[in-house]
Amino acid sequence: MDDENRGWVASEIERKWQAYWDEHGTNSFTDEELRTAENPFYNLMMFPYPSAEGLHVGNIYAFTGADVHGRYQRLRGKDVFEPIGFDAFGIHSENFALKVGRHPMDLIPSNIENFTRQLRRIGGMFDWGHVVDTTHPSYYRWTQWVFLKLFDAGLAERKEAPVNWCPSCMTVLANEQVIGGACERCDTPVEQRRIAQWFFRITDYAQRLLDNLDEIDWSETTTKAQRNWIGRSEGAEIAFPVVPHDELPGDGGSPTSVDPGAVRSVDGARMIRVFTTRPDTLFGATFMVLAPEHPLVDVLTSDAQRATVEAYRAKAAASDLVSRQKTDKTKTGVPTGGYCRNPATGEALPVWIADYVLMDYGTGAIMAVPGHDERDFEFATEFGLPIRRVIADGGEDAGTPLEEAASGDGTLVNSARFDGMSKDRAIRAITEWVGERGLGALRVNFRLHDWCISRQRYWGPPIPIVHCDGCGPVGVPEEQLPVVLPRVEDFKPLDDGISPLARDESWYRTECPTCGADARRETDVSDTFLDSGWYFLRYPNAGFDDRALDPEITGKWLPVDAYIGGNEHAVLHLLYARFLTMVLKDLGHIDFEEPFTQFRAHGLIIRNGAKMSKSKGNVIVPDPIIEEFGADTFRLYLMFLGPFEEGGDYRDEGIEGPRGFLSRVWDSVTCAEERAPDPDVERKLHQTIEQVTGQLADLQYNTSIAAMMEYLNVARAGGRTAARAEVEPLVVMLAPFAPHIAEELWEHLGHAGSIFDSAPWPDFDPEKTREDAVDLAVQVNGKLRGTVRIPAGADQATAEAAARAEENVLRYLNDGEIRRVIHVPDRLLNYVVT
RNA sequence: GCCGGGGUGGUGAAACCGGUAACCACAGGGGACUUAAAAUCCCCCGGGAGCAAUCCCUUGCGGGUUCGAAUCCCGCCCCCGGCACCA
Repeated sequence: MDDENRGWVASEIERKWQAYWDEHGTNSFTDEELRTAENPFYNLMMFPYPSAEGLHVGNIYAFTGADVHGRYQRLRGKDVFEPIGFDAFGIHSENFALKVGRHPMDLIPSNIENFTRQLRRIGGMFDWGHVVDTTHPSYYRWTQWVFLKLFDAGLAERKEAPVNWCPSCMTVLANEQVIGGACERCDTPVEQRRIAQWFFRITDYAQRLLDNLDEIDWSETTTKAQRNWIGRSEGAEIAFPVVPHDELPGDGGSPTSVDPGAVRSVDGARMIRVFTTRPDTLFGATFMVLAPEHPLVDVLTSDAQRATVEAYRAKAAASDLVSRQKTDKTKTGVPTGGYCRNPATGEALPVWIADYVLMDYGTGAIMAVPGHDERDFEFATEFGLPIRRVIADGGEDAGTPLEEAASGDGTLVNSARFDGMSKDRAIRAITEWVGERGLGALRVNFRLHDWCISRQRYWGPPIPIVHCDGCGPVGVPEEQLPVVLPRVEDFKPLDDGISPLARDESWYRTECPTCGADARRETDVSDTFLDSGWYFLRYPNAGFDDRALDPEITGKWLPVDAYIGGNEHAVLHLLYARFLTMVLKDLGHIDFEEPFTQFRAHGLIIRNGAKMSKSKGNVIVPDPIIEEFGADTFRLYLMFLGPFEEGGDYRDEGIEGPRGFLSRVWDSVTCAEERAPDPDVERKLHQTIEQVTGQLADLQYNTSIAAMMEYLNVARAGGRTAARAEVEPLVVMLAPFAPHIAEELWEHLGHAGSIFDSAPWPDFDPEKTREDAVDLAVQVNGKLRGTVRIPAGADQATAEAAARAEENVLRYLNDGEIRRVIHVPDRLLNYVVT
């Protein structure tokens, strides 16, 4: 708006330089250039989902922060490859298409077009020649290729798994779509179903995924989240022999104890296997609990209990996976009527089923030690089961009853010959002791589950498998890729959990690639996380139609040097990407196993102290802001809001600061005089270069900008006109944040070509950063009593002489006797007086 | 409950390795220019007392270590994010 008042017209400059970059290929590489680059630097940001609403300010914040880093590296002499793409498959797009009643194949291209327009407008250094669109057959052809590589290596397998099922919508729901046990759309209570799905065996890589975290330079918060998710725990697997029904007393009572030595592994005998982190408490196990779905439930259940057990199992199956795992509900469960033997005591323990034991963690069965586990304690209290102390922690002895579960450290009691042993020693000793009888071994367990990649949905890449009655599941031969997603007009997920693709008979009917018999295509599509799990590998190879990865180019550019993105992807996306990279390395397609050398999570932008949301109507719409202030000002303001890795609070008025700053830079540069720099200004300049150079490398953008503002205030102090040599380096330092105005000023200063090609990053001379006088704080008993200006590097005698010349200091010194003097050169002098 | 990250002026935030708390901005107040407004420029701006010099208080709360603590230690409170019946 007030362009005529600020000497520069943002929209004109921005249009001019964006056109220049396109014409001159400033930001893009040819495939030949990718091959020959000397200082490759792969600068990556998380590609967006191209929503109909357009770029969100959170996207712009992330991209700008990443772009500043890329431009900085470029000015430091790196050949920076900074690609962008679109993560356009997935439920998000599909649900939106359903909502507006249009087809995603029609919506996505226009969304991408709009995103492209906006991305160009914010002035990112994107390589528009290497764009990736996950929904384009030229991309998902290779996504399917990745699937086949895992399939061929035995890392993709089909197995049954429980899913959330809405009986009203007749569809599978993701956990996030279940609100309080009900479908988020129709409020119908959700139930569990078991259906056959494709899984990637990521658990095979659990230990490696964990170990490598020590080697990579990632935000601490992100690696912590991954460690937590992988969830390694050390413990033991212990087997409890099932007491056969014919050994049970006829009166329905419990069988008697036997000598522990007689409890041993016998071929063919059924065992209940449990995982426990506390094998030291084995003597305290007083009952067993199996998950309702546990396969041994059938054989354990007595005739008398069968009806009760079946009813409980049915109820458990009818509840959804989310509310099943709520911790705050009262424990429920029923006895099966079956028993097994505790290998430590020889006692017969009743076996219960309860939904607090989960089939998909450990072995789906636990030994219940109510004395030393909170959940087991609660369960035992609820059902009147025995609670036995086997750990004492000093104050108590073996006989002290337990008021609550004591899960801490201590010494063993009531544990026969292990009494008196410490918890940690007993873990090993007891496991070895039962191990001698074939009933136990130390074991590591992970919380991580295999990655289910099947989606009974439409908007994704078809899984490249053909089901043949004779040959089973067969991979589609590579030369037949891509398996093109057909245009299905009725893609609403209905029917009975079967993918919409199953409605297109002409598509799914095919012949078996192996035997030629009539066969049927897999009708599920794959998870969006598979698309995003390898896109960074594809960017530099986007120009090749005949191969997924060119070895030479991939070897040169990967792994990614710097990856910036949101921490909402700390676990799934970043873990899957690491897993796929490891697999592709093991299969010989690439020669590195960690995809991102450095990862930094950016913070979130809030507005006026509140989260932005559509319902609150406080969402920042970027286009009008860019319209009014220009991309440079907007970028600069976003980066000035707060520490990049923490985010910031966007306040509309705040943009005035960076706007005024850019105007003053413009004035100072366009009016600069050809003369020698002032020594004081030059000193400040060198200090500023030192600070900005160091801080930009660490993504400390807000303080870098503050330093540049401070410098300009010095260079313009008292209304003085700056010398050219005083402001030219400032233009270069500003270029990563405000690339368009920097280009224009660089040209104004008489340079040819883009500043990013021709400008050297300014050097600072440590000699010239040195102050010759400093303000020394003078304290008496730690309280500031004066400040004296003395030569830099002055010794204590000089400092004291100056300090004692201060009237106010003397006042306090005269009060008592000086006990001690602390002198920190160039900083302070502290008199300790009594 | 567990794991992260935080808590500093009216606001967003600075502060090297423990060394002058509040850089840089926003908002606010005052002034210059202007017929007027906008824009621009200059000055003030944590709280309290005082004409002033200057003094006292102040980094969520309570203790501690230290000549000296926003920073280190112990014990709490609160906010944000993630995980959560994980055996």
